[in-house]
Amino acid sequence: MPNSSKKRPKAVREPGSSSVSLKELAAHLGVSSATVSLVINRSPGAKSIPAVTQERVRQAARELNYRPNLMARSLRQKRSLTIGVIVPEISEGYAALVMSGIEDYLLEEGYFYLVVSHRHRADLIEEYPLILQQRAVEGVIAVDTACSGNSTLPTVAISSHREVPGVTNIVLDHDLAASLALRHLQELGHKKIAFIKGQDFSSDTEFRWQSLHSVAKQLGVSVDPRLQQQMKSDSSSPQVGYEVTREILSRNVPFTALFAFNDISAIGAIHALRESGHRVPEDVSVVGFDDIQSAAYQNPGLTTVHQPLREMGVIAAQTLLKRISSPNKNEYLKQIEVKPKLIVRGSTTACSS
Amino acid sequence: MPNSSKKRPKAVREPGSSSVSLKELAAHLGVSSATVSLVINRSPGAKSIPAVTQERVRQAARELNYRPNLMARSLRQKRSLTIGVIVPEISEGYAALVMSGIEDYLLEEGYFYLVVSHRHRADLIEEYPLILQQRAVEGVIAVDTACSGNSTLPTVAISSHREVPGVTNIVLDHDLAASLALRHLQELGHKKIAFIKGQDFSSDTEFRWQSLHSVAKQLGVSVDPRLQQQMKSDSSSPQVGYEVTREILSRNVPFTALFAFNDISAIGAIHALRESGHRVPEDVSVVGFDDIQSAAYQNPGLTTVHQPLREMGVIAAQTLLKRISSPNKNEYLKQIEVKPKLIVRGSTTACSS
DNA sequence: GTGCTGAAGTAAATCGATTGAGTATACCTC
DNA sequence: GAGGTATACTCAATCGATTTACTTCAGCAC
Repeated sequence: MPNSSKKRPKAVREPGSSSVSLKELAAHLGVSSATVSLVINRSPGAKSIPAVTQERVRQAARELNYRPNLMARSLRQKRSLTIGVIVPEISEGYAALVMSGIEDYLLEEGYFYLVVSHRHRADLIEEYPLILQQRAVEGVIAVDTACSGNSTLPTVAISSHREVPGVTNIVLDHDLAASLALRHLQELGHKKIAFIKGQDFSSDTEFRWQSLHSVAKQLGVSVDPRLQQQMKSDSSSPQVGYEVTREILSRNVPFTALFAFNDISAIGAIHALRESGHRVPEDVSVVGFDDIQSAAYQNPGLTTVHQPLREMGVIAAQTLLKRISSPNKNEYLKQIEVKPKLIVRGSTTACSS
Repeated sequence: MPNSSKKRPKAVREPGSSSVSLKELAAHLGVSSATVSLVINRSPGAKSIPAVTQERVRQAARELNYRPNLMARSLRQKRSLTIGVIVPEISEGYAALVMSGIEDYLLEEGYFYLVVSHRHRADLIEEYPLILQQRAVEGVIAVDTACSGNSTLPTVAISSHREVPGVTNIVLDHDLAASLALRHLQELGHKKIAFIKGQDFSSDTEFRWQSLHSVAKQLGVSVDPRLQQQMKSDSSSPQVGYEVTREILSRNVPFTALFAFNDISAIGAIHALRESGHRVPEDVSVVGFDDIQSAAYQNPGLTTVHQPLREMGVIAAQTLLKRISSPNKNEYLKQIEVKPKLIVRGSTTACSS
């Protein structure tokens, strides 16, 4: 035994204290650092090391609380076990749900992630993929963000529809979404329906709008241009929905239902409707989109098209890790489609007029 | 000139393509890598390198789109420009707001952060600080999480009150918070007030509860034990508030106001109250706590004690970075107090009985 | 022509792992 | 006893930077 009892106090460290390096551990054991590395990682090369030595190494690693320095390991192996997540902003129900799905899957697989939010600033949308790449992330998930794909990293985009080489899009079946909402309103007898269109910066806006119109035509739902209004402000508070609804109301074209771009704007719309003397749902039924947490907490509860946001996060993480670990990086799905559900709550009811 | 035109095509890369290393850049320029490093980092050692050479180096770095590998740099310098953020879960209004504050400040300073959520699992609360340390984070921000401090990293805790060596606590002035809410209800004439207490896992629960009782005594507000109920479920949906409110109602002790532990439970409480025939605010006034985004979207808007959550995130990030860059790591503030505000919305009104 | 100073760099160690190639010894086989 | 093979490791290069301690040369003074 090479170490006397004199040395013990130095060797035994309280857990969490500054860490031992592989080299120190090897010195302590009187073997080479290569041996320790092989054993710790259970590499194929460790086959030839007898069980008794292996146990000695592992025992010492436990006692000295050895934790490999992941920076050093990553540098060598070119694997950081880290991915980057790009979101418009964090404080929103939408991104938070997706992130929680991403996290769920990643942490299970031993991956961590760096988050950056660009707040719709074009320069940041450009820069962040490169900065993340420099931080050695192995892939990127872009949430509701139109990435130009100027990084060579494997990328999964949630709710983007642009076909960018190297990017897998995870999208909602918007035709189904439009159909669920419009059929619901149709069944309730609504004929005059107002629509709030999303901001241009949202990567879903155009697609959702197209689907809405084509499905409306199919179903024979009439769409009055005077009952449509697009949100412009880049804020993401219900205030924006409030404003466009007032704009629509000011045109004095009667309507009995309103289909908003998302739940946040639907909540603002309800405020505006009430303020101008319309009851919800008795006078005007309101349908939202997304099914963020607070949709259920509204009074009345918000009828909405549910996007499986958490699930989309999980799928994104799964897809990305599969691609990262695949030997053929250039082989990937261009698109994965998920299905919406209609969640009927109290904000819609039969048309009375 | 050491490189013939033949080599050019290899040297010039399109932006975003896999990166050049310092060594390649040095070879391309015909200087040593030390020189390039000194120039790129504007180190003091670069003094002796003439301006013309420096410009040549920087020019080439730009042309070849050189980006230093941060893994390698971190390994050497023992600075990762990364911190860890530990939250209970992401999908909540609370954590999302704090994170957005943290991010704001960090990204300005060139720092990134890794997020982990423990979902109140004790083993994860123990492990995560160590795992983050292994990932070379320079410090940790713990949000609403009682850290045992078993890592040696500089730590800032938001809303924790435990005095742990090495940890700076960022806390709300709970006496002021209680006073704002109780005075408001008192001024409106409420005498019979119900209280919802937070779950044990929330690090604020006991402190807030103590403050509430001591301030109630000061103000002469009576507190009926039958009008108190603690939340138990570890879910963080309004459902939990709904259940405890039904529990309180079932005791048939009349009350005209309710002060909830947080906005989420207040929202659930309002459901329960309405369901059992009480109007809000006409029959029962409700006060929440936190002022999460959806508090303002309620109908009626929720009167609540506003916690400056974003600001607390910013302060946490600031405090942590200051401590990281300070030469004396053992010198730190034990506590920083922030002030709540009362936000009066529609859920409270004068007592009618 | 010796010594000194400043300019303009460079060589090599280092951070903490991983890993392919190699070595030394023992044992077995023909 | 030559050759082969399995065991039990070790050596040293490598990842891509940073950084300390040199070196080399020119110019100048004395």
